[in-house]
Amino acid sequence: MAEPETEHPTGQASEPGPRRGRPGHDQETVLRRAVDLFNRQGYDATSMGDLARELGFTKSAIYHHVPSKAHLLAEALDEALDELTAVVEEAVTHADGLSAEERLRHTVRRSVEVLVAHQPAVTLLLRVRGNSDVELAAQRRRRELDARLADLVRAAVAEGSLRDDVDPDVVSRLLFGMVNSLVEWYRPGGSVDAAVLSDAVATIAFDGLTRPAPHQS
Amino acid sequence: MAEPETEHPTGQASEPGPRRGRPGHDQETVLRRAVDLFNRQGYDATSMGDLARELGFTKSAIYHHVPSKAHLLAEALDEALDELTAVVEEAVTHADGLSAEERLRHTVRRSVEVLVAHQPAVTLLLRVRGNSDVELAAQRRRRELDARLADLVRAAVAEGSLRDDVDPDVVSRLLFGMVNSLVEWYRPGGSVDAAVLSDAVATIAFDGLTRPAPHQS
DNA sequence: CCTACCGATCGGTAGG
DNA sequence: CCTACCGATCGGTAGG
Repeated sequence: MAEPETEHPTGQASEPGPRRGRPGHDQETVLRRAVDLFNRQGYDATSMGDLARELGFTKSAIYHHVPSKAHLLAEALDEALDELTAVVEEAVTHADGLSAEERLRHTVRRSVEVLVAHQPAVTLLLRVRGNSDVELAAQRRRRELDARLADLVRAAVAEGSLRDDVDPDVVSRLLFGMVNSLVEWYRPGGSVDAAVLSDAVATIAFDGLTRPAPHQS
Repeated sequence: MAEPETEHPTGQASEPGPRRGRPGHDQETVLRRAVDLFNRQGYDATSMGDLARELGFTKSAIYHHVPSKAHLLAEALDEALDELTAVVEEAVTHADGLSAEERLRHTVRRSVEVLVAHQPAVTLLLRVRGNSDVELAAQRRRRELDARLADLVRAAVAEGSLRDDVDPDVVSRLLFGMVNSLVEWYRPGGSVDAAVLSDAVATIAFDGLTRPAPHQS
């Protein structure tokens, strides 16, 4: 009664509110550390106690910053889904005079960029199992994205740019399976440059691993 | 002292023993159902109570068949690792007169076959987070396999079969990232035939998505 | 005396 | 931001 607590009915409480508490211990910090822990140990294997230890304060103190464990997960999944949705929207709205293949190539490159820039959030998204309402909602959004990516691939096959001897849906799954596998090993600031990686993925996906023949010769 | 109990210090107890109990309720059944549940919900999110409900008997009854939850995980991870190790061994021992590229192509095809034939076990392996001794041991074995696959790719690049304009380690990660992504969607008995899939993966990986030019014309 | 279980509960720890 | 707790459930085991 005495304390002006912000209400937090599990899943709501989206207003950031004014900065408060010690600097570096705000919602963003809690979220970032939480996502890192979720990725290292798995969401279910990570307790709020683990997160508290990581942050250097008590479990209860976390609930001053965030309403629930599920809220942290939801924020991260939304981040990843919003970014990936933007990529797909680009491919559709910036259609201009571009061929389907060009739009697909652009989508692959931009997807790699998003995976690199938002690696922790995207990693979490790709591991979601549907164990809660938050996870089920994220899975639905992700399936929608996958369907639109498959449409892009089908368009590129129909236009004659991509090989038609493999089922377009299989092509789509393998292509974005390769792209998504980046989250398993790519670490920002590592030995592989992001732009170089984006090139490598596009090259391998579209042109294959086999050494190109050196001008007939 | 009086009772001749089989010992099972968490992680051992590998002897199958003679068939006993009601048919369909043996160790193999428990393991299969457990792995399915682990994949659907995640290992940590699955309780032995969940597994008991799934099997139609009580939680305690499970411990008549298996020593621990961790043992079920270990059995499945060993299945996947043994199969994948055999694939890599083949590529090395059956070297004969084969080029590195031929050995790599064979490895990719055989890997797809193993992923298809042992999808549940391999899925579990690919999701291991290192949260226990069992998981850490599996991760070590997997890293060893990845290193040997990277050696194969490097050999194919060195021999001149594969493109050298992309870092071989990146090539290796992307190639097997694509292969491994199969576990996310492939289901035995579905619309995609296993042999067709094996061809599709090899074709896309080595020759790329781009439609092959129709004889210069 | 065996197997295949059961109802109940152990000591700890989860999210809140 | 803490101490002190809650209702529930965890993996595993007791006696019968």
